[in-house]
Amino acid sequence: MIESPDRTPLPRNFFERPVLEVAPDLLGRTLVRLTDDGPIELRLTEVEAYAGEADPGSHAFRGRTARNAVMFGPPGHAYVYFTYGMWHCLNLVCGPEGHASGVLLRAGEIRVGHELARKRRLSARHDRELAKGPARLATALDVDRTLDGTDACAGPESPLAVLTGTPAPTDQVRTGPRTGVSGDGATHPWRFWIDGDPTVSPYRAHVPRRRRT
DNA sequence: CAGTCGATTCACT
DNA sequence: GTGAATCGACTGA
Repeated sequence: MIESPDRTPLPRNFFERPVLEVAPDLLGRTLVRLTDDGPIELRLTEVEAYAGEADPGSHAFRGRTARNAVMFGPPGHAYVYFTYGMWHCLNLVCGPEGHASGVLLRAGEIRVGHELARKRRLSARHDRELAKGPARLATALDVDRTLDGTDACAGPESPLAVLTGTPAPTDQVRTGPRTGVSGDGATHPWRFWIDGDPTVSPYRAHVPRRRRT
């Protein structure tokens, strides 16, 4: 069986470019997640760029740790982190090895595997909410820390891949400040989304948590 | 080694 | 619009 060129996973050199180039170029492309129960496919509609150790908003800002080690490795691998005690978020490592850049996959439109996604997203009242937000996206796609370090350029059999497909036209891509990022990292317009798409998550500024009593 | 808080989501008012 | 949930990574002493 021969895969069409559009179904070919993006090669490593796609991700090896500067993260600000890669991030908008991912919009409109298809993320394929092969779960134990079957495939789920999602059209990417919203992403955020995190630009290495110099970026105050990035997990890599304070250098390499056990958690973020994958970000310092070769591009095209998945960086999955656990946050707020209950959620996971999925990134793809970008730039030359060692630069610790990555793209946070924030939202998308489920195209294949609605049943599988819905099973994991029981609170979703509409299809467009299945992957509307980074933790929702990871939940819908059954992504957790066991996928941290997965090579998304390993081929069609990889549990995770982004297909070549066709990116969203640049005139439909919008940019703005990153969501929920605090401090100096909040100012850069490094969030990218497809204009008017109903699966894009709402923007929220960072709010410092109040102290527990 | 205790304290703080997060690249968020959900229920509820 | 507001606050709770929930836990592990990171910080600074």
